[in-house]
Amino acid sequence: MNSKHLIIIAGPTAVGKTDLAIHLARHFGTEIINADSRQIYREMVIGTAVPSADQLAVAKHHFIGHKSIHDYYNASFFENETITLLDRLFAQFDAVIMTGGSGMYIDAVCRGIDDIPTVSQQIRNQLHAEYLKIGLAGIQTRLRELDPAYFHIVDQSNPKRILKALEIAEMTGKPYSSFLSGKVKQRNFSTVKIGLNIPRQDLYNRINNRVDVMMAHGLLQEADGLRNFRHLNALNTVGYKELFRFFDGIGSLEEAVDQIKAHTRQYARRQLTWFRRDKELRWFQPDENELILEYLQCKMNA
RNA sequence: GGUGCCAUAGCUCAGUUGGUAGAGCAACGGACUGAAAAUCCGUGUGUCCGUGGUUCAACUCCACGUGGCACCA
Repeated sequence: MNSKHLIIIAGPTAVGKTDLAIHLARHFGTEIINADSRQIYREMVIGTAVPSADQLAVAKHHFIGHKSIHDYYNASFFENETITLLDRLFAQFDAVIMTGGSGMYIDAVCRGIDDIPTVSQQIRNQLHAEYLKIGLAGIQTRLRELDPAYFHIVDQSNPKRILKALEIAEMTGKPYSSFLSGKVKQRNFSTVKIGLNIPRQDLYNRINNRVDVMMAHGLLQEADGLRNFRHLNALNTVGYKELFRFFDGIGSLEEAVDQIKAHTRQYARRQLTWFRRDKELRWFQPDENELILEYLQCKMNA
């Protein structure tokens, strides 16, 4: 068994992951890696509920605000950056905490994803323009010709999945499916996964309240300052896109805020769907600190 | 007080020339190997305000009641 442990804290947004992560970081005298795909952008602070200055002072956090919304970023970049960082941290600590709500980012670190060349911005733009021109049926046809194997397993009504495969085929001249090994990468550390959840109604109350708090803290101003960049992927994000619509004159501010709450609830449900599938995850309530520590000790000494 | 209009899903509303009802949003379930807070798929959850009446049959027509809105006093 490995003596280095990555402790994962997963769960839906607003469930209380940050508080537990800080508690555990203090207990183990270690640091925290953020696995939230939006908190990495330094321009997005209020709307992504990054930990407060006080919280950040208690435990060192990595990958919060370390990128700009103008940077291209994805799960593979996150995997590579995190593995590099972990090499350094495990030289110093026996345990490291990773917390966040982006299931794909967490899996990229725990299991790895296949190495595929990064697609150039030019090809991405080109294929997107193509999609607008020939539509879903058009890109489906192209994928069936270029990569029949993937065409049969892909969600054919999801343009993003089809475009990704076409981008890779265009970029490399090889079918996307030829890069998919499905192999789990071996890591030089072990993982322990904690899932946090609370009754649905409590979660929704916390989400609704947190959106009100974000608005009180100036989310409207933050979004206003970013409206010129709304075309960037980073800003295709709950809490911002609804306010951009409001700036366009679509609906009232109250309606926009209600939409942010509803879309955040839906996001939380999608997170739960993702995490429920992971059988390595052990579920707790966020206030069960003692039980969680007991479980961690047990797993880490095994 | 009078007149008119309205009352259908959690919300906003459509609809049935009388045969127990549907759309958007919400809600719920699922997928997901480089945009993942993204993207995509599936599910209608209902005393059709109440009580009587007409009818083989009423959510639909009639009467009364209740609640809401508007206008007139």
